[in-house]
Amino acid sequence: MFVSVFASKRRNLLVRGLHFGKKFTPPGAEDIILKAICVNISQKKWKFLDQLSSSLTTSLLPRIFRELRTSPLLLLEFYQRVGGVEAVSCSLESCCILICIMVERKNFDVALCLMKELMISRGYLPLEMLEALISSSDSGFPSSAVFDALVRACTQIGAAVDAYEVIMKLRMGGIQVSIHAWNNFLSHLLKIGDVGRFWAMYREMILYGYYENLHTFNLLIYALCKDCKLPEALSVFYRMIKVGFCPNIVGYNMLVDGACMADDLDLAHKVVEKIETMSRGYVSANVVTFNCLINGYCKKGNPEMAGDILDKMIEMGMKPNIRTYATVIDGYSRNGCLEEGFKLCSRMVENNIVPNLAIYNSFIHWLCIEGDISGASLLLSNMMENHIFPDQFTHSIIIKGLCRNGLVNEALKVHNWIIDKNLVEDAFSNNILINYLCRSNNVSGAKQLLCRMFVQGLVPDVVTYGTMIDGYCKASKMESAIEVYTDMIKGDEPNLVIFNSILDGFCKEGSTDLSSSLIEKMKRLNMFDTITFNTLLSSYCRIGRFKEAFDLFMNMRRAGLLVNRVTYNIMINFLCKLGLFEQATQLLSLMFCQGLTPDSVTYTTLLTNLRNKSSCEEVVKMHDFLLLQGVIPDRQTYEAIVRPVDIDTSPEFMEWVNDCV
DNA sequence: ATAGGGTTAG
Repeated sequence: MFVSVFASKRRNLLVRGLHFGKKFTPPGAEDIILKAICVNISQKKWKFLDQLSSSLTTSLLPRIFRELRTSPLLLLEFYQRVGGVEAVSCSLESCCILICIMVERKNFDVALCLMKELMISRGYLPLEMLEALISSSDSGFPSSAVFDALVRACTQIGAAVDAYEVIMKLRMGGIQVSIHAWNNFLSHLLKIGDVGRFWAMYREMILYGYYENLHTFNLLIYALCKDCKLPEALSVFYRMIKVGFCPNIVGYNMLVDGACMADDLDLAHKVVEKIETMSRGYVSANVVTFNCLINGYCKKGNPEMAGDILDKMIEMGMKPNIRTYATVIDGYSRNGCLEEGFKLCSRMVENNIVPNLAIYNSFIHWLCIEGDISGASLLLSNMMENHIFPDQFTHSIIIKGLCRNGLVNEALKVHNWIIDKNLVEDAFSNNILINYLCRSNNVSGAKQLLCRMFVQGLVPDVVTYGTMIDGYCKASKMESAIEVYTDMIKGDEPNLVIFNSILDGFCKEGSTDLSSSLIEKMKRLNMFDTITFNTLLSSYCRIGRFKEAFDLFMNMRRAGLLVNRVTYNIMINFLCKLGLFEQATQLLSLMFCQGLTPDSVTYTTLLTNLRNKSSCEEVVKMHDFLLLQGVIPDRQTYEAIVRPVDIDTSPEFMEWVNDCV
């Protein structure tokens, strides 16, 4: 009793002193206050501190932080308690001192959180942060790890450009960030799919005199795999061994994944089998290795094999994780075996693994694809009952599901609801809606969505712009398309898809000069593909420029990789329109020689044209032939040729007719 | 650090 009275008296005295000190601090007084505060913090007397929070001045705070640098956890608790105080939130300097201490004490996660908070919630620019960190470093906390952490914080909030600026600014000041920071930056570029910039930055890094470490090599392999450059990836793999690195499981896994992405499952298998021997027993396959392989088989349309690998894993005593199950489940569902997917999911639940958002999203997606909207919404409510809440993926899946089933208005309603709830984070849902609105000839509706994105502060991405541009091009509103394009290039680089859309627009409106100069520009930028030339080819065919069409076709064939099935479809259609059926059929054989197979468009083209000119017998012969080649006729095919019903009434034929309708 | 689910071109 006596003690507590005494203590409270002392406390009052001190509080009064602090309030006084705020207005008029005699020399040395701040030192006394500092000591007093620090003692109270060390004893975790938080209530006391709450009372004098208004006395925490901007000059006092850094001193408190430095005083307590040996007890980072205590310091952090103090910061969290006074974080809302104006003097704290307004003083970037004190926060930076705290960050430096956290890095020094190897509390990297805390330092990262603090940095991200300052940049996101309080709006500090990365370069401002850098300045503040440097000036707080002057007073005794210099550490390059702080700068590494800043680069990492930038990449984690998606500010790749800022990360680079930080690295460059430091370079100008004679400070080299570590190879780890570069690796982090490079890895982020790959994650956001900017392989081009990845290589440019890698070259720059080497130019500055850095040497690759194990992680850098892994990233190089990954980048090459992403570009389906498997032989090059393998050669980097050998190069890293040659310079003395022992590849770890991550490197092997990237090769396995890369081989799968390049559709070379045999190689993927071989790598998995050889990990042990290649590493002389130091490295063995892990769950990720098998997950990559399983994913490869699922994407190749062989979920049964994926299921077998899953069983084999269990046999080997390796525990499949939720990603293993999620991948196989999605594999079954995407290959038309939703039931198998559900079965496997219950098996997973029996093994005490609870379905997560990715699994729900996958099921909802494939149910939507099957047209089972009510099944999808049932699953969605089941998911939410289980306290798993929709994310951006779910939103996109549902909105696209509704659109593709003809319920664009429903999709718009859902989208508005999501906006009302403030749940929109990325451009995906908008992109889907814009695309569907454009497709249903409602470009003005699409434009409204784009404008609303700006109002909401949601940044449209290249796909948003690309979709909008394509919409305008298809609606023959080239001026609007160019307007959007001009807006876009203020922030984003145009990509090949966008150039192709614009080219198609120019071709369709007959602007020969504009399309030629665009083609020249695309060639200069080395940005063109089969679609580019198919667009041009079909335009030549449409306006009857025979010579140009044939020349282009010949040149494309000479270039080898530049022809595909669509190229042949365009040419076959062209020849048919000219009445040259003989040649059209020859082109069909040529198509086979190139390993290309006809599709329903080839079918429709040939049969509708043949029907008018040739005998019934010939038409039926062509029909049988194309079906034997594996062509699956679609509704359009059926509608195009069903009128002369007499072409075939065999049971098989009627069966597919019925299947189509 | 590597593995699963959503957007764009003819």
